[in-house]
Amino acid sequence: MEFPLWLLDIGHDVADGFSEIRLWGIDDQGRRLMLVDRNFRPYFYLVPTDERGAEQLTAEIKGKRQSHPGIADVVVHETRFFGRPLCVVRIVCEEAANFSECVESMAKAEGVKEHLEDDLRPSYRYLLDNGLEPCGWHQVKNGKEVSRPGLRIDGIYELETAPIRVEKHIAPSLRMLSFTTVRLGGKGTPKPKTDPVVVISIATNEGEKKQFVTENRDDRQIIEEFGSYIQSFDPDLVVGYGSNTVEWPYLVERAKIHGLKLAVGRAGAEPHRSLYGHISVEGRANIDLADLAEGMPEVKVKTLWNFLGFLGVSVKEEVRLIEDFEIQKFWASIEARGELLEFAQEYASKILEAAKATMDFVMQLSSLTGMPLDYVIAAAVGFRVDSYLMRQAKRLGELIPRRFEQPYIPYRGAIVLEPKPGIHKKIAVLDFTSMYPNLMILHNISPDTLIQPESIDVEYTTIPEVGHRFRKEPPGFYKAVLSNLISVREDVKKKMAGLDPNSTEYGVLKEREKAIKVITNATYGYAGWVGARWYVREVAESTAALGRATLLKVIEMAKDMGIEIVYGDTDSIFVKYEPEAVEKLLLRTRQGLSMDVKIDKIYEPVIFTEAKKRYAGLLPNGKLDVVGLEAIRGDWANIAKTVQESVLELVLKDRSERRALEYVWKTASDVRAKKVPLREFIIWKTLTKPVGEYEARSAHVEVAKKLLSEGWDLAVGEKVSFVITKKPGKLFEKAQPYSLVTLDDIDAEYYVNSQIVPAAMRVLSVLGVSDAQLNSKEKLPSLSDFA
DNA sequence: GCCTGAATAGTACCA
DNA sequence: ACTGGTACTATTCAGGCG
Repeated sequence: MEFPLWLLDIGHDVADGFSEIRLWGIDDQGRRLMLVDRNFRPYFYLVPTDERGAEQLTAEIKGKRQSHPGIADVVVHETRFFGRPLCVVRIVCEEAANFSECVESMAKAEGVKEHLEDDLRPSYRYLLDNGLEPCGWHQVKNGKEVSRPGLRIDGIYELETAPIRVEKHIAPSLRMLSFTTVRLGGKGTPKPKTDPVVVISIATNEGEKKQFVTENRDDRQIIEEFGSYIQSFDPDLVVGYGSNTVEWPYLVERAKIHGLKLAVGRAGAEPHRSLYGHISVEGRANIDLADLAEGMPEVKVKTLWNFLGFLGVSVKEEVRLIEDFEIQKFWASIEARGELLEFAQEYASKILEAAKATMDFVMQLSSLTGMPLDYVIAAAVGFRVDSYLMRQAKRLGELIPRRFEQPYIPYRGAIVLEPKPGIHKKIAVLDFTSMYPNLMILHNISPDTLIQPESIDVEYTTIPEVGHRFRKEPPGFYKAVLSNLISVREDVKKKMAGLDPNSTEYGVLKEREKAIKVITNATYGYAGWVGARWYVREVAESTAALGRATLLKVIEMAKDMGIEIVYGDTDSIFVKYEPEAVEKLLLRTRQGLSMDVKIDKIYEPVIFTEAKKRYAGLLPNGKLDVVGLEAIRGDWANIAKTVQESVLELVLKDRSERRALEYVWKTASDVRAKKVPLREFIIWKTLTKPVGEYEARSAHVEVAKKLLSEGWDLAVGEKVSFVITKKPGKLFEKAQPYSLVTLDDIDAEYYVNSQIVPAAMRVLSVLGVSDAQLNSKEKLPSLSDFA
């Protein structure tokens, strides 16, 4: 039988003694299918020593075949490695089960210099070799229908040949289920050993909302019901917020305690931990949106509510946010419990909405990088690029290097100009589009074009300052990959231009374009990451050096043309906006440097302090754009951030330092008079290592210790919230979890003197306001006359 | 032992 | 768990003083 298939999940397993690849997907009729391919044989490569050669090594291995029983085939393979032709030996194994043993024994064999591509998982190997694309469409040929009892699936097919990819990016309609749990602890974070799950809330994209609640702390039944519900609804996507770290491990352990099997996979498997710390649910995509929020720097504290705020998803006003430390209190009384249940239900519904708002992008990222949907969301940027490059290496006939420990040697990065402090009007920000990727393309900067000092054979480019040399021809790996990314992105943009912006296809293409951009822009950083498969320090170092040279040249040109420069950072310069002169500069730069520059934005006024990387300006639409300053930092109290933002608005829009000052005074007096709610004083800081490893004592660490001792779980990477109280002593002694204090405990003087005033003065001091002026209202009559 | 300025630790930002 | 460049606060350290 022949039919199209959209690929959702891929797995590898051994059934009836046969190693099999399982593809899970959906056809054009909406049938959920499992395809089984038993023809897969894992393999890897041996690089022979120079003396030995591939032919001889092959012959030797074949001769000693009896001593390597797991080997199905040994063949000489002509390929390339880091751009150079290389003749290697491909060792094909009988079974995936004894693959690693096979690798180990062969790697030690005589005449073997290196072993390659043995570090790919079978399912990934299969995707790669057959050009399959997760979240992409394929044509299945010669599928033979078979039956296996007990599977939640509309059909099972055995494959003779792998499906063939077809270009199409619109996903079928997927069944989505979101869920959350309420766990009832004794003291601190609930522990699965002793504390039950009391509520499991579910929402589906077919409009169903459901809640499993236990009245008596016995969660056996609700866990069973949850499992059955999943099986009967049979979702393609199971979405949670924190589900990889909290809900799934918790539910699995609770189930185990009751002797239950949480068989939620499509072939009856339990959720299990997989790559990148994520949890796999067989045949479905298990998505933890907290992983996605992790990669969004705009979302400072990674709560679902903040994530929703960033996505523009609204929350029911009447539903009160209930935090972990309040759960017991809410559970205890009958009325409050109703509120808790309502909250849990809303939480599940909002997870679903967040998923709807973000899944198109994640699917595009998945199809672009070749990582299965559930992996790509959990994987760090470096691994996404890695995966993308591995696919490209396959396309270009290159072997995939292994990842190995190597020394880290830092190198010089970008240039940042001294800003001219003060307020400037009409400033244009000119920046190079995709500067690093384009420099890499322009100068053919790549791991395989780098010339070793001893061998100079061809035409090359010498990089200024650092002296590294790169072959001009042929195009290197990075050049090939990056030009491809850029041209595909252009194609996508062109296609979008001819479409209705409200159409599904337009939306999909927009997300695809975003995904391409993310990967393109991450490539330079990837090149300088020691964990990268294609890590070569000289590549990153040279790119940065070219970036510096490029920026310096534009600065030179601008100066020659008499254009005033007020600031610049890495790939941008901020210049006085005189349209004709600036247009001319753009033109000259494009011609002179073969790099595209454009006006990124215009600040009607912009204010700089003496510090680099910190400024704020007004855009033509009147929007305040704050960069680097406290107002946008996650580790300042809200009250200080709001004050700074207002000061900026008053100074830039109203041009009134007087009103700005008055605003600061008013706020300070409100703070002292306890007229400001407690939450405005909360400060958040990330715990970057285990509490025991800190050398200095600091507020967030002391608070973390306290919470830990009270039984609360705090993982490295989490943000700790605290407020500064009137307790005497050092700051770290004054800090308390905000859940334990009231407004009366707040140290108003700290917030005024160390939060509000510094944040306000950061801006006001540029305009000549002194601390003394800010502190004493009387001495300020003349300031109001701002001409 | 107290005070002060310099050095260090720690965090979050920009591009 | 993509890079280097940067600002900034609070703690800690080192040295002067008495």
